[in-house]
Amino acid sequence: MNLTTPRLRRSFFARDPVILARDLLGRILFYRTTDGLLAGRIVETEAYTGAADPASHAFRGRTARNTVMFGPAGYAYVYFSYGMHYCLNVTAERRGTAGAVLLRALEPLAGIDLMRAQGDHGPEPKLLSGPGKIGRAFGLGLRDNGRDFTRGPLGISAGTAIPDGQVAVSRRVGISRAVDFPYRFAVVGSRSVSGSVPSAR
DNA sequence: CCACCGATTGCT
DNA sequence: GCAATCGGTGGT
Repeated sequence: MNLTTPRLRRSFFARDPVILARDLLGRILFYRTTDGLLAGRIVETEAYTGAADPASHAFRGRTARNTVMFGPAGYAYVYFSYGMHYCLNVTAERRGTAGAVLLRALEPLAGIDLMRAQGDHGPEPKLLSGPGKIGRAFGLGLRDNGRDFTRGPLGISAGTAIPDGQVAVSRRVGISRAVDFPYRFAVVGSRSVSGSVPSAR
């Protein structure tokens, strides 16, 4: 497993969320908990911008919930979804400009038994195939909102970038506005993505 | 204060 | 196809 690759720095995250979402594929999300190490390879992401994106939580400006989306890049934006799921985003852009990338699916790399202990008993490749499943397997909650990915127990390491030929771009999942924005990115051929993915670009 | 609704998931 | 489940958001 590629946990030995360098941790990504602030400058990596401080870009347009659409560019960042594409470049986060192949990177490694890790979380050093008191029970052990959890890690997964990022295989599916979605970009959410600000005032130009009606599907974004930041579309109508800053609120108590979305404040970290307006802060500096490289922080965790965790939101509570449908009364039962916690979904994890990585903030983008710089302070004052809203933007984030939703982590939609990972390939399990480490701590698989700990992930299963959180309640999912499906096949291993699908343990982290959805934003709510990542939140559950990693034990995330609102207390994790605002964590710094560049420092501390929750982080992202470089892993291995994915070449353009293996990246599929498509419409975002589960939204009711701006449904045509091509802001979803996935690694072609991964068995851990959520739903279906079109062929490469 | 109240009513509506959603960046989801899993079961029927 | 749809219920579960509840805080965020916006309007009254």
